[in-house]
Amino acid sequence: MANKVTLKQIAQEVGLSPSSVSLVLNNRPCRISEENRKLIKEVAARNHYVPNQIARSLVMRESRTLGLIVPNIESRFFASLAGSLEKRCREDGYALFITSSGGSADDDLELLRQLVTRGVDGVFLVVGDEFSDDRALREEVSHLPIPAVMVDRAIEGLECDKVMFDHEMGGYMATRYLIEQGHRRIACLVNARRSNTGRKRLAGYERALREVGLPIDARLEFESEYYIPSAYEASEAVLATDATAVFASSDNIALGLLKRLHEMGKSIPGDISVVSYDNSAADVLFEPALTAIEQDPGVLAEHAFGCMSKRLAGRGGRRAEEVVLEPELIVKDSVLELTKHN
Amino acid sequence: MANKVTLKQIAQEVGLSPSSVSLVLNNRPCRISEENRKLIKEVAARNHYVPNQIARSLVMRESRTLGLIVPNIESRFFASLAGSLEKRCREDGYALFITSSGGSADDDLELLRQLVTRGVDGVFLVVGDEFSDDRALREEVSHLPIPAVMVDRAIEGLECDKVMFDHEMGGYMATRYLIEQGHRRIACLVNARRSNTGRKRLAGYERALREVGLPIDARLEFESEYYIPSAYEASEAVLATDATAVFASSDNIALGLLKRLHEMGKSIPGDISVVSYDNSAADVLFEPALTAIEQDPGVLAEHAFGCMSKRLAGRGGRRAEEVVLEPELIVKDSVLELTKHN
DNA sequence: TCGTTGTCATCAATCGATTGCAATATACCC
DNA sequence: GGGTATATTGCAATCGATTGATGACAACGA
Repeated sequence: MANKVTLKQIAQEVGLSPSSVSLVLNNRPCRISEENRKLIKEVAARNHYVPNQIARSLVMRESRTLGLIVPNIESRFFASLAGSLEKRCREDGYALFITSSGGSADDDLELLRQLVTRGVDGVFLVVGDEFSDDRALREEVSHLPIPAVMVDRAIEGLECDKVMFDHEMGGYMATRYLIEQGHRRIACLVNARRSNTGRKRLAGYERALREVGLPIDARLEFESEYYIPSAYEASEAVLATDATAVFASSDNIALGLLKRLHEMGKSIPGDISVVSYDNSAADVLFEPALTAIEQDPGVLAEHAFGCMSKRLAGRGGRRAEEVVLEPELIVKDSVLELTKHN
Repeated sequence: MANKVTLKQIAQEVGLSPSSVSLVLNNRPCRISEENRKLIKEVAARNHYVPNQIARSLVMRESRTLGLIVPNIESRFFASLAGSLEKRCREDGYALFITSSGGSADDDLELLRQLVTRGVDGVFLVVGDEFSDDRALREEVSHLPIPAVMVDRAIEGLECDKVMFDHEMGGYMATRYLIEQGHRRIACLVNARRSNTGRKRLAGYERALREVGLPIDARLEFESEYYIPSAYEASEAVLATDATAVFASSDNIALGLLKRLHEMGKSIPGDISVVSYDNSAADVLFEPALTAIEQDPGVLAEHAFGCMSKRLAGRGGRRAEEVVLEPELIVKDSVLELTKHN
């Protein structure tokens, strides 16, 4: 292993002071003779000199590094968000410190502290969806010495920049579409118990029904965690109803549902119609392709970085900024159009 | 935004010197009265004091942070690897700085430099598979001032710790299994042009054929990138052959192939048998479930961390360590057993 | 009274950079 | 030769921690 080369060593070799070397290498306006400038640059290059960012950020009080906390990097959506965000950060010369928490508020808190003490200039937080005890986390976020942007979800009632898709609207759009296609008995499969986003999607579903005067039937609302097996379990009951369509409120939920449908020999959309959510993965795999509500992680990343960028430049307002994005309905082949009078 | 609290401030408030505070908070053996110890701890807690890791690692010459570079965090396999590795690192008190390069050697180099100058204590590299010009990267890696462990793939001919699955063996096992099931005309779909791992899997495929005296028929070897559309394109030609089975050398390649099969109304394994690779994603989705060569990212992570850990403790040998792991054949339902005499 | 021992706490250097201010050297002018 | 301007460069403090070397003070023994 090679040794780390320091400013001082370069200075020594050139025969000038560290200050001069620093000045030249950072292209600061200063009066160092052209001759020495060249010499310094040459020696620095020859020795593969790379400034120690640790030392540098100590005095500069900025690291040009940002942090991201996601609940689970193995989820497609978060991975994609992380990827987009990292690219965006790099474009502006920021490195992104990606961390994955496991979803509990305690882990989130621990990671947040780690990031802060490691000197990131700001953090993106994808936290606060699960209903765990988040008092400590909330406390920490509100006392943060650096800007924070909450992405995709939020800790309720916390004054902080937020960027997210409108989950209520997504639920509404999905259901509304099914209604327009002539469906009247529409089931839904949501994670309302443990997820804020799930609750919102459910609210959207109900709004769409109410809007056209359809009854809200508790027997058509089913609960599922955001995992395939959980949805698979729940799906049997869904299929025992007289629903002609199902709103599956996440990609994994749709996958669990579909697996069960396959097994029961049901066909889509012949036997039952399905609108999925956010199914980046399933896309290619299914016959027929799934009609779904889509949220582009790239868009989320772009806006999140925008907020952060403003704060970092000190251009953020005193009040928190809230960006709400509209998801999109992508129509494919998993919904059957029913004849009007049924 | 709250202010950062420093050691000095705590010291001031307590009325003792910064040294004393540091000593106490780090539980160093030292002679500070029990009374003052308590006082210090209390004041530190009340002020939410968290030591500045930046300053700390400057003097300690270690940051307890590790870095990871993957080609693409949006890929299931790498995301899973990153997730496992992060958990493992955290268990030992290390934070993991995950970065995603896009796959070019230039990006890899850039990220590597970033990580090093930000003071990570070691790096995990998932680089060097694509055939891009990697001279600069190779140079950098060999002069690194910190330990590096290459994971899942390697820059050829570089003296460096390596942990990876045996890709040749994987290709061999898949093909061998097909042969055992009575298949004689076995096609393969591999990324041999742009990937070292792909080449190895192809070599394994050929070895299995040779071993039982089957001809190696270039007309049965098809090329595909590691992307679904690419495999989808290539699949038509595969299906035009008289092959009774296909070895699809990556998850995405299998997905592209399956999509085309679906479209052509072919059934698995009735019309054609398939062995896939590493298909964590497809798992749940398909009827029938895919027989595949599996490599557990968690195992990779565990061994990679093991190597790193040794180096960090100075217990690594002078020579590089190479860990080669055996993948596993998971038999499911996508391969048809042919009658013996055909 | 002086020396010794023990207890409790602080000093000051250090890590590797950045930067305002001071210092030196050379040139130029009268 | 003395004085001023200008071109170059270096000093030393600073960021926030860590740590080996020291200091201050009280109690005790001879």
